[in-house]
Amino acid sequence: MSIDPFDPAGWDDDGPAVPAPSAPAAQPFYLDGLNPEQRAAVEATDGPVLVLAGAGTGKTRVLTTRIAHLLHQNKAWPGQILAVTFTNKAAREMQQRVAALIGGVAEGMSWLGTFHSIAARILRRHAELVGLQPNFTILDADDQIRLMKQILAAEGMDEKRFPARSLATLIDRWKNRALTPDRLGSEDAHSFADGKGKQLYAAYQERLKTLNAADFGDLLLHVITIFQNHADVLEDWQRRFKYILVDEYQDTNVAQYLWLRLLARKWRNLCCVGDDDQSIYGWRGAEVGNILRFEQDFPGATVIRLERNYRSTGHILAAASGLIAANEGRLGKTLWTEDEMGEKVRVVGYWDGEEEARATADLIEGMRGRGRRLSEMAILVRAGHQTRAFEERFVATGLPYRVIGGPRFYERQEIRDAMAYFRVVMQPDDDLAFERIVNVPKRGLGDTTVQQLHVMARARGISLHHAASLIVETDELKPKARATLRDLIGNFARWRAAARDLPHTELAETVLDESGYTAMWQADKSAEAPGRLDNLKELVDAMAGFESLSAFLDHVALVMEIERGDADQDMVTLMTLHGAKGLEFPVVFLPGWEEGLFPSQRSLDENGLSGLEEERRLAYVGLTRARETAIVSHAANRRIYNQWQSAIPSRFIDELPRDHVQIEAQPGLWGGSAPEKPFGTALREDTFGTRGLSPGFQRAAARTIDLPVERMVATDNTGDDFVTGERVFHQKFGHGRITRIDGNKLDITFDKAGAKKVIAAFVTKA
DNA sequence: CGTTTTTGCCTTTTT
DNA sequence: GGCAAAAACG
Repeated sequence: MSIDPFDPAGWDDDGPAVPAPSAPAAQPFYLDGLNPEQRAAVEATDGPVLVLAGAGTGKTRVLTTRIAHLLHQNKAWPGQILAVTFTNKAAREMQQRVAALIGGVAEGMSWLGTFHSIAARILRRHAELVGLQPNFTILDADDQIRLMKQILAAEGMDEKRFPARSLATLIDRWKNRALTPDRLGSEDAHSFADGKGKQLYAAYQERLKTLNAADFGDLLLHVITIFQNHADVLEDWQRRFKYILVDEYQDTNVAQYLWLRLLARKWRNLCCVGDDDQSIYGWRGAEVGNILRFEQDFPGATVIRLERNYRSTGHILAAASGLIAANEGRLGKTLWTEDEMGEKVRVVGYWDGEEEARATADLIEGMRGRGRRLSEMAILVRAGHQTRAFEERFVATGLPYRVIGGPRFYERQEIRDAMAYFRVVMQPDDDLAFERIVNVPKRGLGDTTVQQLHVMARARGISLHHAASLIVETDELKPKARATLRDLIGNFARWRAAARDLPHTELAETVLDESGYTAMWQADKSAEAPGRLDNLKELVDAMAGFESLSAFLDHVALVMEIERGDADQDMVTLMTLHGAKGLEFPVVFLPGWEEGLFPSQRSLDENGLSGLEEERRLAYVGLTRARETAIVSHAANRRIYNQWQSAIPSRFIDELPRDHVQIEAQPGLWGGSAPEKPFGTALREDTFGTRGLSPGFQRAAARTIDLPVERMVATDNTGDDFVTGERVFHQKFGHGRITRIDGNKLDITFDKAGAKKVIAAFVTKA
């Protein structure tokens, strides 16, 4: 069976606002094989719909089938469907699956993408309404920080006391909540740097405007501002998007929520799919409240629960369900499967991280020997750096592996440099880019010269590039610097002119050549240089797939990764739990389930109970990635910053329902410790034996003396609080003085043994 | 002005 | 133990 051909004219963005009358078919093929709930979710086309889709219940299938259904029923043209996802990965997958379902018609789905990429497209069309030009630059996190530093410096603030990072985080948070500087509440306005928060935010926005740039948060926020202030523009977009679909609704923040609500107000055909139990982006401003409140926000909404799991076997599903049940404030779902019970979740304890890596590699090899493919196995970690121990082991044993989400292509120095050149060509006022490359390669335009440019730019309120073009006509610079700068400005002018008729890939090559950038790496004798040249070539190759240089710049800013063709090789996958959302593997390893690591101490400290619950959802996401085998592990000792720290098993291990878990103690290691809690007693003081103290650690110990005492509270085994500076006694190390308290870990300078890191429970007050 | 050495901070997760 | 920024050096 095939779909009726659609009129290509309707695929265009500017297709008819009202689709042709519908001609329903009897039983379209794409509905085959859907369960009743899935089918209901597909067929409930009109009005607000919330699909609560548990892990592995066919969420993406529902979304893609729904799109096929809307098109097949002639409810809308492809260009009238807005489908937003949270990640590029999800967008790509949906695009592919829609195409697989309905063929070429899917190419007309031009409004399928991430929140940010779609917002950027809308913003380009109305940039002038918020004081930007249509060719504005999208700044990434790195640019953002650098800009923030300049602002803090300009305000004469101490970078040590008020780090640019913190301000950036704060402003991001405001933007996630759709707060422009003028909308900040008085509490927020004073929350940074002695009440200067609001002022700094305003200064930052002002600066962005002169740079003709927008950061990630602005993409959404500016669109909201435009929608709120220009009814006609809003009306236009509302009319266009007859049907709106949202993936991972639980991850939306306030700004995204407002954005959706504005767009959906006319037709009210908003279908949100999500799972409150998989909300793991709270730290980035996601509001679980959005999904919990859906029915109030959109009265008359249809709510459909998908609870039949098609992914995992019984024990795994039960273990995950049991774990997540410990969270409060859930919408509640009861996942079930017709699959067999299968294997229990295995919980293994190891002596240290190294053994964990070694044993995991052995398990992987064993399974491979029994016919499993490596690509069927994944190791999911809490934090990116945890992959390292495994990588080292895999390299040593020659086990093929791939790390997803490691250092990214666009973050490499040479790529950022090249991009900076392109940015200045497209957008001369992009000071951040200009500053990055004025002296790369070295051309004798150092700090002194750049400072002069800054002075002039600030005095006249113009960009560095503009200032440079003026200053070369004066005598303010030394003749040499002036000539070099004039050359550079001249080059940019020429490249800009060439951009009009030269294909953009050729332009890119010209720029990299004539600027001397390629030559710089060719002359470089270091080991990385050839790789960098390869990367530059790859960058230019990647550009070929885009219509124009500006389209490419947008892509890089928004997608930030380059398609790699190594997907077909048989390798073990290593990635973070966050990165694994939406994926599944027959075999999943979940290492590092230890208190402090997972749940992450920082998350607990900063967000208390809600932080813990988010960590628990992360654990739930991890478990539910597994189809047949899930192996949780924890190590009693781990080396962090080159010192040994001991840890107790994660509370999440205790929360796994006993009936669905198989605890495997390491034979011989512990002389037969109790299998229910293999390492509850593993807190042994000799794990802190840091004989040769590294310089770094000595420095660390030395500089902690004058730390503030407040909120640095740890508790010993009797429940007493410690304070820095207090005298304590340790069984092995003797008497000493506390220099620093971090959670339950103490830095102590012992009278005899020197500086050590010790867990509070091992010392008593002297 | 550019290179080498020392220091600080670090490890949550990402559009 | 590693990386980026600051500081010290040539």
